[in-house]
Amino acid sequence: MSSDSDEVAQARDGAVGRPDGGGRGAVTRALILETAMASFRDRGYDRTTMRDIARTAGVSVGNAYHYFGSKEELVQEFYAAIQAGHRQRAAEVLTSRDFTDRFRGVLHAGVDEMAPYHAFAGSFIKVAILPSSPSSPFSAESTAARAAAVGLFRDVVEGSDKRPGPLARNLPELLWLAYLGITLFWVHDTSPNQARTRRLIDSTARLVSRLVSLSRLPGSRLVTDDIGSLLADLRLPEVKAAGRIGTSAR
Amino acid sequence: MSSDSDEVAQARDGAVGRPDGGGRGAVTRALILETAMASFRDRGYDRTTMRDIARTAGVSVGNAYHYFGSKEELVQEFYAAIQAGHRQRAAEVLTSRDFTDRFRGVLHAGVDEMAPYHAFAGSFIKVAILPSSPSSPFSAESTAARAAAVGLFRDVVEGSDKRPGPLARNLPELLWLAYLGITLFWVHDTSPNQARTRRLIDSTARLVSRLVSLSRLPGSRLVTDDIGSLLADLRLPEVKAAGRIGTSAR
DNA sequence: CCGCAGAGTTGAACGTGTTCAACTATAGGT
DNA sequence: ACCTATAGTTGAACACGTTCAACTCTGCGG
Repeated sequence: MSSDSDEVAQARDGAVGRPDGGGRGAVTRALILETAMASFRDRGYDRTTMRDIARTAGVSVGNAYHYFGSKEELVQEFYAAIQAGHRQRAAEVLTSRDFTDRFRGVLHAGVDEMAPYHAFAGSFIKVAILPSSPSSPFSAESTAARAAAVGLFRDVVEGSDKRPGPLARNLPELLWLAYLGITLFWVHDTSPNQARTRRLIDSTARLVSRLVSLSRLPGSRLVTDDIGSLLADLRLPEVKAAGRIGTSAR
Repeated sequence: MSSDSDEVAQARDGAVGRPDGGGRGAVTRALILETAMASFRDRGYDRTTMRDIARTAGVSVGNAYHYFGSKEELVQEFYAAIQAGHRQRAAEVLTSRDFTDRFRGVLHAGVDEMAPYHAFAGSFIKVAILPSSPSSPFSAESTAARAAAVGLFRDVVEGSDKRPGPLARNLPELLWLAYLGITLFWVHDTSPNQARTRRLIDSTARLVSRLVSLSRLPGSRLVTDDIGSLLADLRLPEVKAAGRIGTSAR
């Protein structure tokens, strides 16, 4: 219950240079987006064609491309909507002060939010996993969205009664990584109602809680230090000044 | 240095029902495959079109589709080749008996094997991440390949001098999961020569080694039990008899 | 030598995501 | 009222992955 809300504002508007206009264009844009969302929801990603969207929305294909650079860009709006929904649900669920409950609750809230789209998650995720895609959780474009997500887990930690000890600085990021892993599992989970993901969430929350407690014991110094440097490696390099060296590529 | 080699044999031949023939067809198939591999390597996935492959190989497009059901199927062969290469490199590297060295070595060997294709890994991975894809590490079709990969890490554990304690049963699978994570990171790693992935590997090996040692301490019982049940949730459900209940879906 | 079954092979055709030069509508200045 | 710059819009056209009915080739029994 703190920290963010401007991070979120920045998280919108990932696609630069594309028109949105305040006038007539905005309504067309919204119309196309809603049509696409609806079609994604009840026909799936692959079976929704750009021509379908355009025809249903009563515009031309070219017009859709005027507002959205690609079909994938339509999916990105989807992600943004889901993340916003997750934040909202999480806020409703973060009542207890027990760490396990809080973490568990936020994880379940995320899965709850995504549930309606599980059948098509498989098509969506390939958009998110592509390093070149702006909606990749690791891309530079989604820095703001990532910060918002990590902030969500910072709330989990800070609002709890658990003393995170030496992990304090890194814990929110670790929890976020766990959430990503669970999401990945959820996508592949074909069990009825994704029941296995629910079980996995419970196991994960229990385990993580215990590990955090253990990490405060004196013997854990070396391990927590290792985790710190591992996360340092993992963390996206802050955008340095200029002058990169090496073959770097692309 | 044990365990497998028949698992591997089964790992081939993922696509069922497709011709391979012993005679004329086999050479055409090989020709198409080699052409595709070469083109993937030096033009990338997206910029390699099926028409290109066919023209360069001197066959028709339809013919290529006679041997490979899709462009993605061509990529799957790629994965198989890389995994085989990984196993070979790993065998050369598994000389020490020190656990950290062994684990570290196998991880580096994997990245070494993939290195030439890093520029196009981004295009490839979307094929692997798709749950519907047979080359997904979690798919039923790749059970054999998965078993072989986990077997590789079983060799890491069993050939080492580390006593894995209560984690023994689960450790190989955990190491494999770590390897998957590192691969995912590698795909997104834009640092020169993927240096950051190399650092991450070293950090990971050190941390995992320490955690395994810690897990043998008496106070870790609860944690290792949790890990066991978490992995039980994680593990793909063995194909049960019949009669599934529920809305199941797809 | 013929016939023929099956493997091997062809290329036109389909539906897709995407592009773009051209068109129309709108608003603000004169 | 006219002009004009800009926003909004169009649909034909392109390159791609994929399909398929039709074709050719090969080996073999009669």
